[in-house]
Amino acid sequence: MQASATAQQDAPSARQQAVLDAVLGLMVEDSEQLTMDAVARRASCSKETLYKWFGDRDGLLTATVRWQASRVHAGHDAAQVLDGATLRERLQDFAVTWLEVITGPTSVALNRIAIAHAGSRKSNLGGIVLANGRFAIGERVKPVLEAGRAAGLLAFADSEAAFRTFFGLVGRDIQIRLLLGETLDLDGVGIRRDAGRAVEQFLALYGRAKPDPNHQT
Amino acid sequence: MQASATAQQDAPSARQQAVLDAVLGLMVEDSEQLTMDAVARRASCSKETLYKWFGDRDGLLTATVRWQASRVHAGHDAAQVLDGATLRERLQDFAVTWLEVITGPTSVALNRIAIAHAGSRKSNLGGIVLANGRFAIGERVKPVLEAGRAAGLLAFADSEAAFRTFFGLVGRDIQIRLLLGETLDLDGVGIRRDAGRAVEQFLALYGRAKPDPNHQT
DNA sequence: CGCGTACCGTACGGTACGGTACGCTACTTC
DNA sequence: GAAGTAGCGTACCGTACCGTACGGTACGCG
Repeated sequence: MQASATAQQDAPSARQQAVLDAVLGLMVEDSEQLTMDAVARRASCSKETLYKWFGDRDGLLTATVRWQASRVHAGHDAAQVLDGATLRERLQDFAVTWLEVITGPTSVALNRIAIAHAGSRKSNLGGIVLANGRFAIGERVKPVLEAGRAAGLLAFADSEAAFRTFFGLVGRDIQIRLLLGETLDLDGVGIRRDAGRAVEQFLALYGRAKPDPNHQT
Repeated sequence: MQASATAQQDAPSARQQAVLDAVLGLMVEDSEQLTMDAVARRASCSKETLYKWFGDRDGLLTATVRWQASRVHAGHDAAQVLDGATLRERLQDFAVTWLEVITGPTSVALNRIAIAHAGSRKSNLGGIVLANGRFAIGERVKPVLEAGRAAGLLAFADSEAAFRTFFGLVGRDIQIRLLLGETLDLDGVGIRRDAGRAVEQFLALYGRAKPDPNHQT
């Protein structure tokens, strides 16, 4: 038996992706009835195929988390030259993207599953979500911060600490409230407003020069 | 049948509190095996008693969350007169307390349970945790902020928005990382340092007068 | 002493779900 | 067209766990 592509790191086939999308759909609709039978029914495949492809239930969940993570990475290419307006714009982009991700129903459902499984030792779903969420965006934001520092626009000693402050200013209590079941309705306008406020606050804390005096709070 | 005190709002008896503490212990140790049998064994009581007292499994979990919540409220009395040093100290106290709570293993375990159940309609564990965590501390911090504004020390339009910024500066990514299974070791020193940094950043954003120029970052 | 009450320990029923086995169909390959 | 294979649908097994029932014990009370 050539134990199934997706159990390892390989990319899932189109059919397998359809199965994983079915899992995501069930997660969002009602994570309670996320059973192997339900997945097989939703994906119109047999349970035997599920087990052949993904090993066991944890393998299926892990593959689903990886699959969703692989779709989030819409990469921005770093601009080398960085003036104040560009820096603000880049930070705003990151903040908007991050808020859109964490407020999305898929992210909420996925984080709930990962958190629920984080108590047990096996099946490191929490680690995968962290690596592809919090840490992935950190690794993308920190170079921007450091470029801002190199351009004399920002002042900080530890880029990790600076990013964590940015993270807190952007997310605040939103994610925990959503995870605990509150239904915040944040539309695109609200997200952009929140992101803008966070960026202004971050620049107020870490900004060195005032690159663009005509900004709105 | 006089359906059991704890199913309603009444305070649990001493014996019932022991049962709820057993539940908390099991949650912290291994939330996977949080079964009615395990609770009965741990608490040295019969399952029949559990069902008589708490109705069903959700009732037991709800009573446990309420029980834990009832222990967190160590009330600070508000000081009426507020100078800069006192304001900073009060905020520091809140930040330290909050960080101690969310980094504690009981809080992590409880939040995991509540988040896992937040997907389903019945048994509003998430709402209870939110009400006694995030919103309870908000209701205690906002009067302090408003007193600070009344004393001319702070400037903000919306105390809720100001508190949410404070919340974000204090918590940053700590709670989500803990919930997702990362083991951050924050001792008392680290917590106080984090809290101090958050307070200074908050005052830098919202402070009006500079009450004490000799502070360390 | 007899009775009711409260509770412990344990055994049992029902069920849901993870995982496996098997029959069948359709498609590829020689 | 025969053989092999991938995969669907379904039936099945074992087990874990929720919820209940039952026997046994201690204690208060008339």
